[in-house]
Amino acid sequence: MAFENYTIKDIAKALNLSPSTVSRALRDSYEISIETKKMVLDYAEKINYRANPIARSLKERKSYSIGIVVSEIANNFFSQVIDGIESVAYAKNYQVVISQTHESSERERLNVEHLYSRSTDGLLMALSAETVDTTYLEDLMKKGFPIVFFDRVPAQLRSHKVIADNRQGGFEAVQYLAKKGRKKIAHLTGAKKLSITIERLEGYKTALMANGLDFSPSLVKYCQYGGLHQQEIEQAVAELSQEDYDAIFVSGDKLTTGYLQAMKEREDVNVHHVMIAGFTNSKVVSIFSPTITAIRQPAFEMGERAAELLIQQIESKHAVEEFQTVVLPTVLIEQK
Amino acid sequence: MAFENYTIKDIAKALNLSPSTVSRALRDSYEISIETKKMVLDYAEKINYRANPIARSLKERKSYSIGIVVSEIANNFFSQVIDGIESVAYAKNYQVVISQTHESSERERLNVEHLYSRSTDGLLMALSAETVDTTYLEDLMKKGFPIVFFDRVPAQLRSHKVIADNRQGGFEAVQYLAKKGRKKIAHLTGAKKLSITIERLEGYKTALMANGLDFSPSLVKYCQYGGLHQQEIEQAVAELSQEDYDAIFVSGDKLTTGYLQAMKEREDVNVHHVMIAGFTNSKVVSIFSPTITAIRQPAFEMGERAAELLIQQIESKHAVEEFQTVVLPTVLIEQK
DNA sequence: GTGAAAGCGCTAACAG
DNA sequence: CTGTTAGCGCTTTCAC
Repeated sequence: MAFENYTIKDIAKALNLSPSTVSRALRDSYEISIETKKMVLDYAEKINYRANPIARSLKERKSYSIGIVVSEIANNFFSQVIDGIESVAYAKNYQVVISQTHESSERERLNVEHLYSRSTDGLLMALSAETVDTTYLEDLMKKGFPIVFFDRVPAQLRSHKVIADNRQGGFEAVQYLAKKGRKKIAHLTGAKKLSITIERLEGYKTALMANGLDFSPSLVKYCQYGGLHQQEIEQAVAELSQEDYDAIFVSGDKLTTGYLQAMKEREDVNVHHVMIAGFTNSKVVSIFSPTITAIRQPAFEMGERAAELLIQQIESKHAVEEFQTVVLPTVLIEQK
Repeated sequence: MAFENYTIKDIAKALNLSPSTVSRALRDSYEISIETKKMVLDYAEKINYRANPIARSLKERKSYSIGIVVSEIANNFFSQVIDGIESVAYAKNYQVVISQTHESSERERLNVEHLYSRSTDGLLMALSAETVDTTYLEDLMKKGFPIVFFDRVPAQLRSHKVIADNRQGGFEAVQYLAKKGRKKIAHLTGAKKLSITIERLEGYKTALMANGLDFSPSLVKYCQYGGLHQQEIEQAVAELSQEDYDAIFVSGDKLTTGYLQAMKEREDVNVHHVMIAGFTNSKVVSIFSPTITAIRQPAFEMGERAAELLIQQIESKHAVEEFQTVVLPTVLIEQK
């Protein structure tokens, strides 16, 4: 079941050259004469020669591929980030390898190690909801393996980071609800320790205060897996139904749709009584019922920026010492 | 920027063994004594040795990874298929590499060639909407490179295939609408030449006939990119608005949500006048408005089956000559 | 301007 | 049971 492909040796033999000359010609080295180059290139073209990237990787310790680690591709936000990453990567001749953690820190570690040992040249990642220990990432980074984080970033690690302005997003969402006259605004959010959870909660609190509303811990519900399991949302909704709230700010893509679903399934609550604002990058918010106000993250751009930073770091001659944190604004979209 | 990792040689040196002995011990070869194995394994564990899969791939012409080629991961159906593939692949110790074509046949070709040359051991793919020429795939398959198709499969190629029962799905959808008393049932569908388009159209026609309804070509609208561009859907909806239809059968995930959006944006039509049934694997159909009846494909299972067939083919000693086409039933889900 | 030779890390005859 | 050797396809000194 072997499929014979042409190698540099084959070309060398056919053209009565040495493999090294062919290699150099193919890479357009200055040492090789124009005629030889043309001859080699023409022949390579003719036989449809494809260099073996595996061999090249082994030799060069570089693969021109970058890894992506996200929790779920079935998440509007992440799939849009990936599109942004791809657009930059392809333009710079890097391949992209995508992997999912499904919010499991074990799976995350396996994926990272695999991508690392497969000689991806660097990683773009958003931490899983479960992840607390990031020392293995730190170890890799110390070895010189470039990792750029986006969305869910580790506070304790020094690296490039690209995030949305989550405080602003949270603030604007809650501000919006408050201006509509809502007095008891609940908050449904993800894993407690994630950066995005913390920042959005801050925005929520600031907006409450700015509008003279009290903060009530019982109105804040956490979902450890960020809504990956519908059951955790239902639980939160059940708990919230004990409270007399008139609006809610939801802090994530899956949580937002999951909340709508959970509400629809409950007979005891009036779905349209609660005003909803939530983080979501769904492209079909307009067909959701009940109507919601969406906080949208610049996902595509986030992917682009993160990929640019990563490739820059990969290609830099010296170890990068100055790390950037790029913060992108969120957008609030009201439904008619 | 090189990161030193331990190699087999390092272990050999430290333990006063030859590299081959170490290699064999690591691979649990029967030739090696228990004591040596233990010694090697312990030491490897201690220094946290990781085999270099690149070197192994180069040597073995096998990478224990399989490639996936789909049009969009931001598609409920495809992301669920991918989850199914992953579940099987991981269980059998294969890694998975995902790539997107965005319905471009050029991108598809680039992705396939990349995955092939990167020594993925085989491919799981659903054709892009644009693809007509599949000869390059045939060439690869002739060389012995295993490809299993799912969902959008090429009629002319001999290979394993896993598809949903698209005729049945189409039939049931239209049957449902007819039983509800609808008389003029339109059909919104994808690229004309795709297998899924053809089969679902057949189901549509059969159901019309079975219910004594006439087939009218002007009620069938094709979207060349399967709804990837909202504009093509809007165009179709605009055309359909000239027709006096009371129900519609939509033939794809993006098309279904896209149709709902397009209807919502048009002021001239009464959204709730048209009864809708459509293929979609969205997990949030229940929060769509207007309400639709969903035809769901067993996406996860499709991924599982396809992955099983592929791995089986990869690991088979002889060239596979007998190809299967697995057909999985669709499920109709009515909303309350 | 071109070739010979070594080596990336691993595996697998072949010898002993 | 273990070691020696060659080689996967490519790049890259170092010669000439």
